[in-house]
Amino acid sequence: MTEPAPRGRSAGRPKRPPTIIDVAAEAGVSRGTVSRVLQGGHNVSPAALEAVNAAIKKLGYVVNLAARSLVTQRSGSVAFLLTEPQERFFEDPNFTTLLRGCTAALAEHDIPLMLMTAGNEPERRRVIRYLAAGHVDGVLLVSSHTGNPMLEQLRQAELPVVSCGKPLGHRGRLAYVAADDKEGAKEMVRHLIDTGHRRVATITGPQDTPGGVERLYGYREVLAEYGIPYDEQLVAVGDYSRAGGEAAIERLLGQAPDLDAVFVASDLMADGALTALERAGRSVPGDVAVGGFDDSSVAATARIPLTTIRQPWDRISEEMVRLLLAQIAGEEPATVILPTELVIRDSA
Amino acid sequence: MTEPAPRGRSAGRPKRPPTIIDVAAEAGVSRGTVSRVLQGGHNVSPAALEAVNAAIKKLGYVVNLAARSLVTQRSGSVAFLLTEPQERFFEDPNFTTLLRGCTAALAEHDIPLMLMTAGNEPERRRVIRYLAAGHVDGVLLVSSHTGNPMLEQLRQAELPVVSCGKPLGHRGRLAYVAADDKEGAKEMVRHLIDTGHRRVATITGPQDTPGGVERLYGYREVLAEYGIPYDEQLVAVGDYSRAGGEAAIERLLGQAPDLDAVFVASDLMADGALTALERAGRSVPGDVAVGGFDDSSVAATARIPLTTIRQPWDRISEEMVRLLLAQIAGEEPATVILPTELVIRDSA
DNA sequence: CTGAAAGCGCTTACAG
DNA sequence: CTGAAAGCGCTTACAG
Repeated sequence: MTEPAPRGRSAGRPKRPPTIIDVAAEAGVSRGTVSRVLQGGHNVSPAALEAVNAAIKKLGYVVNLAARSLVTQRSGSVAFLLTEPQERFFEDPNFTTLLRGCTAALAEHDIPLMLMTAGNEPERRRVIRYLAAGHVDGVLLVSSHTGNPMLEQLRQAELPVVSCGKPLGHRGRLAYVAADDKEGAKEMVRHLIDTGHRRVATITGPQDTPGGVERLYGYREVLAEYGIPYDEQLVAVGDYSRAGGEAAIERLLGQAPDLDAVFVASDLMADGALTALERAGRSVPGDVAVGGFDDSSVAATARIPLTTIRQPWDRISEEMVRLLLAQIAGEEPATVILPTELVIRDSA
Repeated sequence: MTEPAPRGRSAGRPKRPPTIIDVAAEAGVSRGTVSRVLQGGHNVSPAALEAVNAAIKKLGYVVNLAARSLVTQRSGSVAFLLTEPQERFFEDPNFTTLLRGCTAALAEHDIPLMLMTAGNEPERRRVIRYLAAGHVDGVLLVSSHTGNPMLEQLRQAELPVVSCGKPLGHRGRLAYVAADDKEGAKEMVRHLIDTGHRRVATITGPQDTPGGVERLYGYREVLAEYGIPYDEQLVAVGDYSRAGGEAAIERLLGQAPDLDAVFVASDLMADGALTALERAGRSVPGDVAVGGFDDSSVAATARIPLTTIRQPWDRISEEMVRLLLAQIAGEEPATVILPTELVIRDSA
C-alpha cells in the first residue's frame, strides 16, 4: 500500500490529494500524457494509457475541477434557476418533480446542479452577477411568467439557457421544453363533453403564463368544435395555487350555478376546487365533473382522485438537460414539445 | 461607457470578462493590492481601496472562482446531500422545506448549494468520489436512517458535515441539528390525554430513525406520567409515508378497535390515517382524535386540518448552515436541539 | 505518440 | 501600506 505521506494541516482541512504530477511520476510519463488520458485517451499509446490508468487507480487520483475550470473556462456545473417566489415554488409539486428529474438527468453526465432562487429584486441581482461571472455553464430556467426580467439579462450574459415552458413575451431564439398544453386541454374538454356534460366551465392559469393561455385556447377550440357557444360566465382566472382554485370555483358557482363540469388548468387548483365544491354540497363527479391538469402528486391523493392530463415530467427534465448540454457544446437553441396523456381517475 | 472590446470567440462562449490585471491597471495599483481589496480591504490605504473599488465597478469585474479555488483549496460551495431514495424525499414536504431554507440561508453568504442525491449504491459511489475530491467545502446531510453508509466515508474524507437529525448508530462527533423530538411527542400525547382521551394509540416512524425512536419514547413517558399502562396493541410502526400511515391505522383499528386517539409521528402519515379513518366510518376528532408531527404543508391542507407539533424548519436550516460554515472555518462539530410547538387545528 | 512549456486568474508570504 | 513573484493543478498548442 502506498499511502501518501500525511502532511500537517490546519483545522479540519482534508489532506492534499494526489495531483497529475504524482500520477505522471507513478506511471513514468509526462503530465501532458496523463492529461490526454483524462481527456479521453486519444493520441495515447495503449501502454501509456494502461500505465496511467493503473496509477490513477493506485493513487486514487481525482481531477481538480478548479484547475481544470481555470484553463478550460468552463465550470462543469449547471444552474437550476427558479424565478418564482420561493413559497410558490415549493408549494407546487410540479416544480419538485422537475427538480428531481433534472438532478437525475445531470447526474448521468456527472454534472452537479446548483439550485438558485431569485424571487425578488436583490436576489435577482445577486444571481445574475453570479451567473454572468461564468460560475455555471448554463441555466435551466423555471418560471413561465411573461416579461421575466432575468431573461434579457441572461441573454446579455450569452449564457446557454433552456426554459421550462414557452417563454412568453420574449423575442429571439430561446430554447425551451414544454408539454403540448393546447392539445392536452382539448383532450380533457372533449372528455368532459363526451361524457355528457354541457355546461363546462374552466379555471385557467394566470394569463401571463403559457399554460394559462394555451389551455384556455384549447378549451375554446373544443367548444367551437362541438358548436357550443363560449360563455364568459363559465371562465375564471386562477393563479395555480390551491387557494386560488378554491376561490375561482366559488366565483363560477355564483356566476353559473348550472355548471356541470369544470376543466381546471392545474391539479393543485383542482384540489382546491374539490374542497369548495364539497362545502357547497356539490358531489364530484355526480353534480360536477372535475378535470385537472399535470398529473402531479396531488392528483392521486386528492380527496377524490383526479382525472387529469399528464405532463411527462421525466421526459421534460431529460429534454431540458439534453438541450442545455447541446447548447453548451455549441449547438443552436432548439424547442421540444412533448405530448400529454389523459389519465382517468374518479373526478370526471 | 467603456465596453470591453469584443473578442472573437467560438460558438456561444461568453466573452472573456475582465481580470484582476485589468482592474489593477485601471486603478493604477498592483494585482496584490486588488486582491487585498477583494479579501476585505485590510492593509490597504483608503485611496487605493477607493481606486480599486471604482475600477471594479467601472469594469464590471467579478472574481473568477475557479482561480480563487485553485489557490485557496476551497470550492466555495456546499452540498445538500439526500441519501434517501429520491421518491421518498420528494414526496415528503419536510424535505422540500428544508431544501428551501438551506438554499436561502446559504444565499445570505453567497454560497451556492449543490443538490445531490444518493439513493442507491452506484449513486453513492459517484457522490462520494465527487465530494472526496474536494469539490465542495462541506455537506448538509439529510437522511436519518441508522447505519447510513455514507457517514463513515464522509468522515474519512474529513469533510465538514452537518446532519439533519441525530445520526443514529454513529460513534464519534458529528454535528447535527434536530428538533426536540421527545419533548414534542410528550406535548402532543399530553394534549390528547388532557382532552379526555384514554385509549391513545401511536403510529411511529421507522425504528432506525431518531424521530421514530424518540417520539415513541415521549409517548411512553407520558403514559407513565399519567399512570396509564403501555399497551403494545396501541402501537404500530410506520414508514413516514402517506400509504404507511393508512396501513398502520388499519392495523391499529383491528388490534384495538376501542382506540379514541392516535399520535402519529408525521403529518404525512397522519394524512393517510385520516383517509383510512373516514373509510372506516370513524369521525375525526369525534370518534378518534388525530395528532400529527411536523406541521408540514400537508397539515393545514389535510381534509381535516391537523393538530400537530411544529418543527421549526426555518431555524433548523439556518442552524445547519451556521454550524457547517463554522466547521468549515475550523471549529469543532456542535449540536443544536431546537424546541417544538403544539399547533392546534381541527383533528384533535 | 510524447514531452516541455506557457498560461488560465487568483492569493499570499516575503521584502521593503 | 505595497509590489514582485511564486505557486495552486490542470490543458493545449507546439515541436519533435
